[in-house]
Amino acid sequence: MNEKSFLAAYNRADYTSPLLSVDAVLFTYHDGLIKVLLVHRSSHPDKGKWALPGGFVDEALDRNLDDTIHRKLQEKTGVGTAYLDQLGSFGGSKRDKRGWSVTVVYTAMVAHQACASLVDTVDDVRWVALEELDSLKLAFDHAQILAAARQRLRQKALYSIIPAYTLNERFTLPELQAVHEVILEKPLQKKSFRRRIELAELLIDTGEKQSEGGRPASLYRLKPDASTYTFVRNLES
Amino acid sequence: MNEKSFLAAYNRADYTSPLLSVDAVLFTYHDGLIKVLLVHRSSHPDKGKWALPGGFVDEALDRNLDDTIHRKLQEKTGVGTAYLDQLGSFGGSKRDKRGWSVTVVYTAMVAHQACASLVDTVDDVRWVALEELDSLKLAFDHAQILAAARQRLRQKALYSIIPAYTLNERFTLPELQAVHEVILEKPLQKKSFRRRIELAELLIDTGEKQSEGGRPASLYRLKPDASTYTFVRNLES
DNA sequence: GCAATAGTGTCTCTCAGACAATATTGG
DNA sequence: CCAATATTGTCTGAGAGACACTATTGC
Repeated sequence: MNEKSFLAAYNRADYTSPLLSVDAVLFTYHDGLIKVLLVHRSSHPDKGKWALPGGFVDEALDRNLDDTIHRKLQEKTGVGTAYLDQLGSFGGSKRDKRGWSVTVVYTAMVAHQACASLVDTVDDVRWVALEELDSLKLAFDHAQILAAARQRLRQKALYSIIPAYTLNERFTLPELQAVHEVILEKPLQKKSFRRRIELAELLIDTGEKQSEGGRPASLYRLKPDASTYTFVRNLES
Repeated sequence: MNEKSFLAAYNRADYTSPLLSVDAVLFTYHDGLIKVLLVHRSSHPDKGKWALPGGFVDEALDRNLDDTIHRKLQEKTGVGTAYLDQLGSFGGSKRDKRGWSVTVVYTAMVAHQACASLVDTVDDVRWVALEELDSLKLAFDHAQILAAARQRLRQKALYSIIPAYTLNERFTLPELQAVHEVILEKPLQKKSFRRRIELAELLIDTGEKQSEGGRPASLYRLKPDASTYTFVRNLES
């Protein structure tokens, strides 16, 4: 039998495959806290609990998994995400009551301001501070997924500038340092922090300043390839 | 409607879900080269091409994705893998001719010796040196997946001792250094390499020696938690 | 002894940690 | 000037790179 006739005879419905979904842990920084976007489930299963934004592949619309998660996040936030990267896949027979299921999970980051307008107007989507997560009922295995995402975020804060994507496009160095400090849950040395970023040449000085009650801070913008840079030496963890 | 009646009414066959497979890039070190295990496809689609070892979830046997890949690798090599970790998932409408599909890919490592007996006796499974990959016809998007796995392996060589899992349980420091050098495609300083590993206390000295034509080298064994250790400072890339 | 391989001594260099000092704004 | 915040100077220490040196084996 050649491949053509094999494919003609092949019918996907003859094989059961685990249920596949795509979810994201979308991080932002607001009011001195790292927050994640959660969606209130209005349908079964796990109705009434909070879940990560996500959904199913639309075979007509999506060419690949990145398309799926982009589409889903756009629906919930109204904007494209500044940063997106795959965290991993979680699969098993017990995680979803509908049966054996797999979810491909992304971590994403966006400026709080960018999607404030949409998120604030709907009541089934909201930003939840990491500290507040323990007090919420989470759907499926999303508590476990969030724990893995936090771990990944922490690593990124140690060896990259990626947490900057939780800020507005233009941001100050003290703001960026504050983000890293919140993620790492420890204070950092101003001098060390600035020095490593300056040396890596990851930022563009916009020339503008932003005043915060004292000396105004310079506003920077990320260089396009800043997300791919890794420091050879990590911050102490 | 409550959840119970929702689940009773729910029928997975009513929804089409992408085809889901689980594959692995299994690395080993042999004859001064890093090699990966490939399987010759005997059935459609992509019959006759070489593919990563893997397969489909068995909903009866597998509790989770790790179970699936463990089972598949055990079938092909006859042994459990020394190291296993998820690389990522690759999904899209074009990668498999049967339709929209997703594969969850793991990277794994095993000692060449451990599975030599089985692999050498079958002719549809073989070790392929990384350098030789370009000359083989690879199934699906497996060339792209292998590129991502090589990239990941390279990173691990820079910040961890994980490449040690491609060696026998007991190995010498010059052997380990050779593995890292092959992966990074550059020579390393003996002194630096030994110093960082000694400082990290990742190895147990077995007290035994292994002779290689000159002064015999000490044989070491990995400490149980060696896979979770990351150096704060990377090797230069 | 010699060749071959394993392992050490020690200097330099880079970059993070610490923390004090200086700069620039608004009142 | 003072309070508040941003930014810099500079010393210390950890650990990688370089490379010459010593050690232990078989012949």
